[in-house]
Amino acid sequence: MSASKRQPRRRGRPQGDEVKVAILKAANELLEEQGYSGFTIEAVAARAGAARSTIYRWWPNRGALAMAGFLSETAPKIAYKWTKSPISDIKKQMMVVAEVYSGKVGRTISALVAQSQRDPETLKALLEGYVQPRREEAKRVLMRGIECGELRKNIDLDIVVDSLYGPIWYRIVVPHAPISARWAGKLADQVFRGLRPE
Amino acid sequence: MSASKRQPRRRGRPQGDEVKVAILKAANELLEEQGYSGFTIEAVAARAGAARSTIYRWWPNRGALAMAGFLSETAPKIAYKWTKSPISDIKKQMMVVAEVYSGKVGRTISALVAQSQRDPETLKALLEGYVQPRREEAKRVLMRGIECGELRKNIDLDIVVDSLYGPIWYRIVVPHAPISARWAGKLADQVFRGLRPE
Amino acid sequence: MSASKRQPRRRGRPQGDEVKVAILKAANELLEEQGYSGFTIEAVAARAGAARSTIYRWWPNRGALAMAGFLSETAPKIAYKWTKSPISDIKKQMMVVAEVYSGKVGRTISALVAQSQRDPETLKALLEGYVQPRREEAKRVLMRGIECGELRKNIDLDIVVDSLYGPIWYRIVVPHAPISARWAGKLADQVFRGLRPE
Amino acid sequence: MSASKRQPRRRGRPQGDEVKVAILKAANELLEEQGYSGFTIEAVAARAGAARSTIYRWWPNRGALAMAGFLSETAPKIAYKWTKSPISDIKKQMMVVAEVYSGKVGRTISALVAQSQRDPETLKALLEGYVQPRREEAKRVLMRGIECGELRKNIDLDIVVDSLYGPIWYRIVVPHAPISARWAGKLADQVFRGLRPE
DNA sequence: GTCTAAACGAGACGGTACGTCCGGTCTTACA
DNA sequence: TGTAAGACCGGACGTACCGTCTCGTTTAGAC
Repeated sequence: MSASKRQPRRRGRPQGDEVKVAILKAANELLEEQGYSGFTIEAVAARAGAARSTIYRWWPNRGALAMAGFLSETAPKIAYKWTKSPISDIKKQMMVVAEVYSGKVGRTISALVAQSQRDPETLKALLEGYVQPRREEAKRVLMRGIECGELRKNIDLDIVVDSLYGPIWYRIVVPHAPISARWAGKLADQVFRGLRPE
Repeated sequence: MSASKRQPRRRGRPQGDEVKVAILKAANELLEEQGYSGFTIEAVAARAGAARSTIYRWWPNRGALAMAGFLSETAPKIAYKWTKSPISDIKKQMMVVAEVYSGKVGRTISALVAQSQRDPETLKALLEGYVQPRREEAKRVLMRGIECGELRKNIDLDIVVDSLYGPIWYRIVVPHAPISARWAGKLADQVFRGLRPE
Repeated sequence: MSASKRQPRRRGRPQGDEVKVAILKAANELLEEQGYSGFTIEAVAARAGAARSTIYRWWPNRGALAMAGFLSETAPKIAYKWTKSPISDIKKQMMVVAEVYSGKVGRTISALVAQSQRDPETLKALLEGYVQPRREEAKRVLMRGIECGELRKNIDLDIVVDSLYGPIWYRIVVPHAPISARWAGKLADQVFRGLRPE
Repeated sequence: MSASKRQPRRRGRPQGDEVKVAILKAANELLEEQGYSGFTIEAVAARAGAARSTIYRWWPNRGALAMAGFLSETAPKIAYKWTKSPISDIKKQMMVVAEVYSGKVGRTISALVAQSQRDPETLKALLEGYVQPRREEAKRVLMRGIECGELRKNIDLDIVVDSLYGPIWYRIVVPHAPISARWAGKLADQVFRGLRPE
């Protein structure tokens, strides 16, 4: 029968997306507004109008919830859009990123980093769900830069990525000075100056 | 002249250095062993053989205690010793620092960073008590490098420091890959390549 | 008619009577055994096998818990049962009360009185929950005594009640001499001798 | 040496009564003003301008201090002065006592009673230092009353004293209604009515 | 249309750590 | 030696959340 191949479709009430969305939204807002303190399961539940138990049904602990909130709402906003010459692209993207990170998103990220220190699961999610994919993306662009001759051949891509993004994360979590697009641009210039073909 | 050194010596029972030292030592050990979770006032008190109230007499909250423990014990271990050519000095020091940070100290630092996200006082202490002084020190060495011609004149010292140490902090708090002296050396090489006089 | 008794049954998990009962029982035992010192929220929680937070969910502080324990367990044991001639009834009841108060219940009461000195809420609860109701009951019996001619008409009921029960409370909280049924009997005799119709 | 025959005159600084007096005064004021809560060793020390350790030198714990404060300052103020016919004397004295107890002294006494519940030493001091002497005094007056024919011969003095003073203490520690001289007078009248010779 | 199992809200519960308060002891400097 | 100052241990307080659990209610799909 043709219908036999349909997905089994379990019995009871289906999951009702609105609740989940409301929870993630609330989680995000709290992270943005108050950072990691204030990001309480109780506070999220209250703001979302959901029950604490519902949150625990879908996420194992508050680290996971924080990550999910970030990935679902914030991360998409800062997606890369690669277009022109690799070096110029990266520089422009870094300036955009710096701009975005200097605001609420920075608070969210530092909250996630903080939570990662105590919860290995959160760390894993942060690395695999956010950091690694973006590093890979950056490396691909850098390879294009090598191919088209903008960059030296014998560079260590990981170190370059560390050089480009490390300082940004550094200033997010150790805010000894504000982050600005201008600063990010000068940072990119300096890094790339050391990567020009001889 | 002899009377000039007379310290006033306050009235009551003097502070009994052993207790304070034991507390800081215990605080450090717990930070190193277990990171920020497990770093509990109660645990510190128990390990130090002190009363919780004694801890609260001297430090207002656990963030402050964590910072104090770090500054008193760990920080001295990774003091700089500048000697020879600035570039070479910095590279060698970065490799040492990377080595040290890759172990227990890294865990302590990431714990402090985490705590800084929720407690502004801890952040302030971290910046003023550790980050800023070390940045200043690094900048002084870089200036020596400019003076002796190893480095370009028109460099932004803050950005250079960010480039050198940002990636290290980044890898401490976002451990996507291990920290090693070799990695730090290559990082230094790459940064300095962009700073050579034309 | 049958639907009229429909209790609304609130939403969440119902209250689980066993816990509350266990807590009150433990509270009572501790009050009886050790008086007010030793009556610690922690001790009650430990003996009841409950969490401290559960106790605080239902009672705002330890005074309230002490009162609740007393009212739930001890108070019922010393309820009055009025039967025959009012004077004789009261005398017999006083002897019973003296007997009961001379034991563990006395310790509980003096503990409550002690707590009342520092916590106005406990005082309020003691007065409204125990003292006043029993005074009213006694006054009702005395009025019956007036009606049936056993007692003078022009007596001040409050003063009579003070005369009858005041000495008993006095000996509970200021134990200059033991309380006994015999003593209570003689006390009643003496008071009533002054209340006979001329 | 001729100086050897001088009075022994112990070595160091003599004891300086002022401190002790100031401490007792402060203790009393705190008891009167705030009852038993608020009566803190620290508070007493602060108000007296003395050191906590000085208090502990002279009194073993706060119960003892409270008792000492009461006995030294408050108790003398409410001493009896027997003059005329025993019955009339007692009635008048009860009215005075009621008047005094209804104010600050009442608060002090109930604080002492409260403390007696947890500290046997305080109880002992209260009984032996205040309650028993005054009971003995009252009994002596009552015996005079018997001798001069105002009172029956076959009365139990202890019960009479309980009847007279028990209600007053009762209303102090269980303030279900205010204490007044008028109330005390009526109370005395009623008790003595039952003690008239046949 | 009814049945039914999952989703969901509500909230009780055992725990753990917090930061505070205070008691009582002990150690020092000064008079 | 008495006193002031104050460090120290210890224990209970009441608070805030955590994560688990047990209910009653709702609801979309299966029958």
